[in-house]
Amino acid sequence: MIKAELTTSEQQFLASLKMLNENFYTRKDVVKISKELLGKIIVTYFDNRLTAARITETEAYNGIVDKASHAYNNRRTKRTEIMYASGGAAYVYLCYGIHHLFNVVTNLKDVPNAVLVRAAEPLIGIETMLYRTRKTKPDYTLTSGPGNVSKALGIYTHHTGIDLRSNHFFIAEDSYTVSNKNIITTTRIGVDYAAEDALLPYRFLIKDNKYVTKLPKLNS
DNA sequence: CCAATGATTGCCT
DNA sequence: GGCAATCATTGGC
Repeated sequence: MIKAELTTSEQQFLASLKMLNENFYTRKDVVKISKELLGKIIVTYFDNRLTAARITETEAYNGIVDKASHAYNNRRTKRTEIMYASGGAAYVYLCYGIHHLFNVVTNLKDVPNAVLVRAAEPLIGIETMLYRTRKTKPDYTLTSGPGNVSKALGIYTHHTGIDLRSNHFFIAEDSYTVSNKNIITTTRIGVDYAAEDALLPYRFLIKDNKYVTKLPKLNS
């Protein structure tokens, strides 16, 4: 991105961030990374528009042993190939023919783990998010739900494979932290087909944050 | 080749 | 709570 095209407040915002490094993503515990991504900030600079949102809800997908994962049983197809990349790449796929779901690839090369970002809190570029989602009010639904997160931030399937340390698409941290006691853990959404793995406690939300999805399932 | 379907959303009653 | 929208991917033939 070109600094001169940004407003002063946007530049100040970016200056307060520290991009997550490769070591964050290549660690082996996808559940731990999934929790740690809560509170982190997704930044996109597409179409000369800066948007940023704080992650409030994630789900972990534990590779070849997880029946809910696209890479279960080492399934390796054109679509899932990016999951086998080294941690830190974007995996965006189309769901229900309509929704572009954004995932963060984690773990080492050839270990296909990923974290689905299910909700976020808008920070920067709310006007742009409203425009992209064709909404009129910035209520919690603007970036609540994985399809809405991508729509608001301008993320599409063609962004699959992008390194999340790119200057136009990255994840960063600021001074905000989430303590363990402020993390709600539940089962994952929409994975009933995964038999016993549907019961795994792999969904994480920031407690008391309104920018999360509804809880249609058993909460804890 | 082709039918089935999904890590969802929004609008309906 | 029910259900339609909508299509790339997947796997079976």
